[in-house]
Amino acid sequence: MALPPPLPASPDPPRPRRRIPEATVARLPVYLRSLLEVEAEGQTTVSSERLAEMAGVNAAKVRKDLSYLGSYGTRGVGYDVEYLLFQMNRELGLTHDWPVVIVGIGNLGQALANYGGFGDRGFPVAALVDADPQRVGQKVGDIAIQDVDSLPALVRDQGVAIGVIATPATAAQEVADRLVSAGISSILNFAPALVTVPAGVSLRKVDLAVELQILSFYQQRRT
Amino acid sequence: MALPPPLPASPDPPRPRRRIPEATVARLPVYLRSLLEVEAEGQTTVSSERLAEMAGVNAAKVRKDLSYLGSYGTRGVGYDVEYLLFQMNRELGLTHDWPVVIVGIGNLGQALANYGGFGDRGFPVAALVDADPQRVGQKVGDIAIQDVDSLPALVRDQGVAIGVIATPATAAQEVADRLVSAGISSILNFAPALVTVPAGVSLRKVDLAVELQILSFYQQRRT
DNA sequence: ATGTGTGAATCGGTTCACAGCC
DNA sequence: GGCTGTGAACCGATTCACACAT
Repeated sequence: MALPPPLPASPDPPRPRRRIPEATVARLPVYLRSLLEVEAEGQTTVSSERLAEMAGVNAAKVRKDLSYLGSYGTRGVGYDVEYLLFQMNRELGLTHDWPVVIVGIGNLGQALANYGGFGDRGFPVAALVDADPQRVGQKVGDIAIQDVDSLPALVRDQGVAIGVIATPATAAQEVADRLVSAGISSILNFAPALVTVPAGVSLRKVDLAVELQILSFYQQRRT
Repeated sequence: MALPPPLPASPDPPRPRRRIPEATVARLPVYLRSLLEVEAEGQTTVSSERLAEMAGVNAAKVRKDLSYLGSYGTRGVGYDVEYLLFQMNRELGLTHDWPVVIVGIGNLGQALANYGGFGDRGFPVAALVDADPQRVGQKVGDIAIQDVDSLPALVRDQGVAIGVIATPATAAQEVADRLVSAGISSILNFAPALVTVPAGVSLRKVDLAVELQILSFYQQRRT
């Protein structure tokens, strides 16, 4: 399976569009990071063994995961670093930036706004939004805080595609609803609350208290 | 199975110590949060159906999960809120505080230090640590930043049990090693890097870039 | 009648092991 | 000989469905 068999008269490159397991999707960014390291080392090729070691998984899993993207490896050799990087970036949709809006500019929201880690990696913080009229107009870094009502305009005019919820728990669902109705279909929720979204909208959550409580459970058990 | 059969002459209350699946452990904090809400509403009893709705899972899962803690429900009635809260807190090790040390007081570290969400929920930020001599001695809120070398003393004298890594990726493994050798066996890693720890040490990771990239994948696919 | 507790069926994901290709 | 790609076996977790307790 060296080259994909040329489909009969297909006008533009048909994307594979295989169904990729959720667990695999969650690991792709980790492989991407590993590949970038390998690239930085100047290696032109890399084995599943090596990638596995760098990503903290086993080699069989790497091979199976990568096989969902297509047959991009060479038997007896390994994976071409550049080529795999290209495919991975394409698959993850990282060929262009995804502007982000942060909603709720309290302690955590400000921190996320200042945190460089977003912009670096293709997720520039395009806007900050808060429901508190007192905060609207204030600046964090060089971005002014806007009213919640400006969400639809942000989506329309700035192409904001991802919403980050950093409000108190009580406001989270309301904010999510407004994000969705403004046309945002990817949400990252930091509020310690259950948020539900319609089908077709992606939702990920990060709950620091939950993480600490999980650690507490195992710590407790050890002693 | 109303009462656990009395074991022959066991001197002190034998904890159940059943093996609890990892996936279940990760949901216990969510049930806890839901229970606290139910308690606040003044309900004295709650069904698996209701808890499921609040936690965003289905009722069968709630029942199975709770059954790992013991048979704390009453058929035809539901779960006693207070009693279940007590058991849950005990199981999660939340009957006392777990002091936390944050390592790496850059943007993210400072944010986490200021973020109230930790202390409120039984995880007081007991200390801040940074490798940069320039930062040592400075204060964030009312906590002074200490040198990395003070980690063993923090564990010994202040009972710090959980380490939070908020350093750049390059320092993460080194910091983890120092936390472990200082006697810390629960680590929450925010650095975008693979960190490995010896058996017997718990490690959870939160990688914001990874979360965004996962969202990007699905966003990409939709369009 | 109601709602838990739990075996049994099912499902998604991981690991094994080897055929296939370089 | 070396390393990928992938069916098959396996494993943990989820869901089903119902016996059982109140």
